[in-house]
Amino acid sequence: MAIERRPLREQIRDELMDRLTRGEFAAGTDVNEAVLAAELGVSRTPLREALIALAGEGVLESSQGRGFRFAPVSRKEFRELVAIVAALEALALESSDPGHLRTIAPRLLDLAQGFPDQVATHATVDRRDDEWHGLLLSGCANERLLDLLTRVKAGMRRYENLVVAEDEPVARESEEHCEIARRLLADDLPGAITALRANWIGGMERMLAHLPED
Amino acid sequence: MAIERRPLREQIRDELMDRLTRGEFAAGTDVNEAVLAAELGVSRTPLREALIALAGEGVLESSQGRGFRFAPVSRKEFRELVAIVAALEALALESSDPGHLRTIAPRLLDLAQGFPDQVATHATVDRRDDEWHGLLLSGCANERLLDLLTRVKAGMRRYENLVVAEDEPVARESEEHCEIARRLLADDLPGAITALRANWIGGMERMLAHLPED
DNA sequence: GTCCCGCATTTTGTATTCAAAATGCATAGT
DNA sequence: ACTATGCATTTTGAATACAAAATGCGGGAC
Repeated sequence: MAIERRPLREQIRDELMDRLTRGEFAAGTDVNEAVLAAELGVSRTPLREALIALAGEGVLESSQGRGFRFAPVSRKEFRELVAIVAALEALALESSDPGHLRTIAPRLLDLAQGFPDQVATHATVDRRDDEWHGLLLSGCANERLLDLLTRVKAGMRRYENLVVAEDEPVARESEEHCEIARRLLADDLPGAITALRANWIGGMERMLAHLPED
Repeated sequence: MAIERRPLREQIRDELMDRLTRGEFAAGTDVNEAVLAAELGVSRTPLREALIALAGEGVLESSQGRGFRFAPVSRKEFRELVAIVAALEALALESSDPGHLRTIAPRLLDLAQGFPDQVATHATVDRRDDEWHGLLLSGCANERLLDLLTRVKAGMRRYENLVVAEDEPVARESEEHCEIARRLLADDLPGAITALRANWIGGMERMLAHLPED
């Protein structure tokens, strides 16, 4: 058994991201350091270190004397984040090894088609989506890019549980993933990149349709 | 007079970035927290907070029990960072208001042509380059994107003083900026974006030519 | 009744202290 | 001579203590 030897700040960061994904923190609300630290069973020091790291990812904001608060959400920011992620994933795909892409294409197709009928919670859908995109980018050798992507995506997690999963959007998502996989199977990298961009933009619009006005 | 009221961690972060730009920290060397804190006249707490923020930007690395060290440099990482910045600036330009771009185009041309003959230190060249790119992106409404760009560029600062400024590369840089500005003047946004990408890639190759093998 | 001022309380920002892990050196054993 | 082991020292990681700023409430002036 591998005993856990990671800095508390990292464990705390992960735990906070988990709770955020579970919808335990409302956007725009203040963080009370003493309360949260007690709740987590740690002191304020490593908690603050985790908060600072999360602020660097855009999950939190801070202002002098007023501490940290969960960053408010807005349709504008969501659009901005999607545009960024779309561009970065496109770059990642563009700089991937074509041979590797051909290899994983069948698996991508399988995953995209698999279990489309099952009733799925929102969390399940998101996890499967992450997994799919993770596999898609598994051939990207640009480590800094992959790092950056995970950080930007962390900043997007706040938006995930703002809408409920519906059948039609999930089906569309699945169809778009199939399309990308088919392009890769056909060795059509530019087409796959275009389809990937469309997937992000389409997913964004589907979410925006269900998000309340600011 | 506006008195300074920012958290120490931010002032420390900026100071460390300044010193890094001045070449005071060698890549790969460890940070001794106690020594550095004493040198800056602060306690270890806000210093560590600044170090964590910088680690989030890729300037520093950390490992359990061994503290922080300035991230080592490599040709591979430099290429990765340039690819990222090129893609992000291209996106920023793409999503800028065309009207605004037309407005600033003459000024961009001026700046690109201005003072090309003057003998310039490396720091001066870099500052002018930053200024130019800043103006180029001034019409981008995507705030998250601009934020991200400054953070990624901070991670690139480690490479700036690894080579000495030479006449020929600086002239090329100037010429490429002119080219971008001319495209904007001609309302040729796609052309400007292509030229911008070429500018980053070209600049990268000019630097790589003078960087030692890993 | 409403607005403003001042004090008590809460909360953040920073310093200090304590604990645990890593490093380096000296020594003993082969 | 070289390696391994144990101890002293250094350095990091985390908790606690302290200081300063912000918040909220109550009383008084108008």
